[in-house]
Amino acid sequence: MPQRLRASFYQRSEIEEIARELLGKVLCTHLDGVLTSAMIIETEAYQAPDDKASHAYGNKKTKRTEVMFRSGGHAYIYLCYGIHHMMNVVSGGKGEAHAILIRAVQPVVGIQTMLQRRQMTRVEPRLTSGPGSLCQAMGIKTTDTGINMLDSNSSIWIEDHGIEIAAKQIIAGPRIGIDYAEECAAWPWRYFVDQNPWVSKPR
DNA sequence: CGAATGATCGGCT
DNA sequence: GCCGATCATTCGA
Repeated sequence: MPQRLRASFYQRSEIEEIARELLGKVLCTHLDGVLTSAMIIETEAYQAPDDKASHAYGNKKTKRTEVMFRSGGHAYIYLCYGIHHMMNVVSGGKGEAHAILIRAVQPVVGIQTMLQRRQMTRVEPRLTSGPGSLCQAMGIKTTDTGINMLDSNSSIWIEDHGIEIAAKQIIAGPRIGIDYAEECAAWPWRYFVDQNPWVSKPR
């Protein structure tokens, strides 16, 4: 039976473990009255305060990043390039501004709804491959930021379907689109499932 | 108050 | 494979 991830999963300090273990878990949304779910295939860890790529670098707290300082299990969603929504899983304890970006998922439930939201007619990898795309497919908006996924009646949550991704199938590499972060850009905090067609493009 | 800047995507060449 | 869209947020004046 699918089971929602509990506080003990999110509220650890080892963010790289959480990012790795999120692979194979199932992200679910119940928005606009429609249920959709998809298996997580690709993640990236952002670990403040030392990570220059994180919005909370140096523990810089603003109105936007405030959500990241909450306890693990909240959803941090923001707009990038004026168009794209990004879904992050807040982790660690309260005051630790750690977050994990979900970069790609594999559709499970509500594929027709995803196609409509993306204005597509055929199922192809770009339906949910890439952080902006998967948010659009699952109906996630910036106004959903701050949702507590630990609430049993929240509209966004993550389930464990008992799917294990073998360690040898998990590839770690540098994160995408953060060249400005200098030495942090090389840190191998991107995790994805080897050979999976839903992994987002660059590599 | 104005300007610069992205954790990107998709259409066009 | 490259280029332009597009806007919330942040920072400097």
